[in-house]
Amino acid sequence: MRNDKAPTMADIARKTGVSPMTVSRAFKSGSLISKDTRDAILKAAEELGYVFDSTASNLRSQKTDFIAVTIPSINNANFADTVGGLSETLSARGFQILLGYTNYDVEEEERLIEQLLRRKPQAIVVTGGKHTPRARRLLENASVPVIETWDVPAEPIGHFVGFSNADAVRSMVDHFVAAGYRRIAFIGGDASRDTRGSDRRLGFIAALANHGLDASRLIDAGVPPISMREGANAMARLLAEFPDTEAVICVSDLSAFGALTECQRRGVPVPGRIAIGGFGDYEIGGICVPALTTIDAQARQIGERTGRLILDLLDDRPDVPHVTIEPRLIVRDSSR
Amino acid sequence: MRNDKAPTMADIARKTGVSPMTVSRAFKSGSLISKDTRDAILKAAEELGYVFDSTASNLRSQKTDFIAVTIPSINNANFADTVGGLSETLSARGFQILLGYTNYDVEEEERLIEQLLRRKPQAIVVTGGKHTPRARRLLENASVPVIETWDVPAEPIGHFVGFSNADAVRSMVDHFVAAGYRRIAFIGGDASRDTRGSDRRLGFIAALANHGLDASRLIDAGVPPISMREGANAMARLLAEFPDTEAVICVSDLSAFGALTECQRRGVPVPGRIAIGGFGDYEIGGICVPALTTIDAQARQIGERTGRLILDLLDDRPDVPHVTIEPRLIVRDSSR
DNA sequence: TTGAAAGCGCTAACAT
DNA sequence: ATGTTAGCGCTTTCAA
Repeated sequence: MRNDKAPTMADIARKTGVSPMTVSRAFKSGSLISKDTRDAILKAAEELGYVFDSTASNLRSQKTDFIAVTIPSINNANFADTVGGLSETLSARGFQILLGYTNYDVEEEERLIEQLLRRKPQAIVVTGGKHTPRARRLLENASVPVIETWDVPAEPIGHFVGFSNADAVRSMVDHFVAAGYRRIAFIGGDASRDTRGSDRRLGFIAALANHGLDASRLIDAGVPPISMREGANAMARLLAEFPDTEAVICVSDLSAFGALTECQRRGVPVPGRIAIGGFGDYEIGGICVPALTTIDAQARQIGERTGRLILDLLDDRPDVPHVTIEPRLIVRDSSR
Repeated sequence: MRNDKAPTMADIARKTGVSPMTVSRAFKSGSLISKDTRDAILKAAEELGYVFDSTASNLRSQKTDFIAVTIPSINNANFADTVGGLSETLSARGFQILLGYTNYDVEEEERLIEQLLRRKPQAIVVTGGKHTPRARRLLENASVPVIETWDVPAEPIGHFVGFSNADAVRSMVDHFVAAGYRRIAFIGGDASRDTRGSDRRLGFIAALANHGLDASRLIDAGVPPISMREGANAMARLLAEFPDTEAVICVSDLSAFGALTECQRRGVPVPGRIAIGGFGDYEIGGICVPALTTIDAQARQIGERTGRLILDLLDDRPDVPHVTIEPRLIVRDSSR
């Protein structure tokens, strides 16, 4: 039934009585070709079941339409939103996103970056501003734009679209302090892995110090990503170890929700007995009871701005190399 | 500083004093080459900042290491789990997943399939068993394995790894009926879009009919995917339109959780006044209070089995063409 | 508007 | 264990 070898442009050319070059032109929009010829070619292509071969096109033209992207985890609504914004902006222009997951590990990120660069993407987007020395070198040597996101890197490799995680948490600490809370704790992950998470923890410590408050109420919830369950377990430990705690800030809304459920199971009133803050403005924080005070990091906007930056760069339009996003504090019932 | 044109194998060959073919061999594992030669080549490559060009390799060898995958949405933990299982199984063998989002739309799926096939993937995995006629034709003509997932297609194109959404919901209806509930409602999305969601709705109707019960308590929660918020709104309408309802099955745990929060805001006891069931065994269903009765569709296992199926096919190992997954009913406090 | 020639960077196939 | 030759399917470049 079906031929073993797929038809090529040469086959279409033969069938239509034109040269392969004309067939090639028929598939490119905006190329000089008569309407009749193009129609005949497209018809022949459909009849033959022709599928354009990007592989060959990419090699000959020495460019692909790939944009490489690394994110810590596929299963995270924040990063999914960023990729969604990026994808929407870029796929309108025919770019295809090549996605890789680092699993919150810079070693894995290094492997991934190397693998992705072999595909000759037109740009590479990474999450975070901390990398292994070799990963950094690979990115520096890449002859395509590099965009770091979700962070304000100490030494940007190229461009970045992000925000200071520490500053964002500071704004939440300020809110809690202004609301009268003094004994404030932090629930976060193992410091060595998720750099954005550790930045939040450091921001928490600095902000408390700034207010002259004790910053030793730190609960380590495990290896990132911190799940709802781990948030719940951490809350149990917090209540045991620091029973007089008045408020707790969690590294994400997911762990914050887990912590909230632990209070519900124990009959601990939130915010009456303890107030809770999250991070990331996940959907759950807006709908759970009580709704969670959180930081909207504008995940989708990060993706959109990154996408637009890439288009500007590829179109040789003047660009702003560094885009700083302003996270917004959202105060909800869990802290008032 | 950096040369404008990237170094190729020919450059390494020149620098090392071997032929380009030997350089090629140095990068392939398990090829006949002396350790000294390989070491020298890899060293030269590192010095030159060489990056392997998959583009050229793919064209010459007429094979890529892409596996194309379409999922309805990037922002869904169930599909993320499937992709995670797939990714883990396949990336161990050096495959790279090419991911596309259909946004729950078969027209978009058609465009996506065409775009993905141009990349010459070694296999294509699609979510669902319903496609446009043209998408079906594209898949049938693709000279690579096609695997439909998350469904048991009426007419499979090639292979499938999935389960019957209707049967899964039936098992939940049976549980509710056995537990004594009679006036049971369904909250789901617009029937025309999410085919798995409509299958669940149809399964609900058939199962109630089977028990001789009224199956007219159907709340349309909007266009898929149904958010937590839409679940909450749907619960509000359910309580208004069918105030004597004793139990409700929601198209997913997310909408079920939204529905639960609406009850919490109104002081409606769950399950005392109304029982709730979800679908998908999302993390939230296991930790919220009360925890949600749900169906575990084994999302991750779907991905893993699909990955192993692909490896079997590509290695010419004998395979089982159709894999049926058994969803498991999980009974929790929301229905007892 | 169309065609002819050449070649992108790698590797299959064959040779030594 | 290494080398030589040719060519994958397109598109750049130049010509008509």
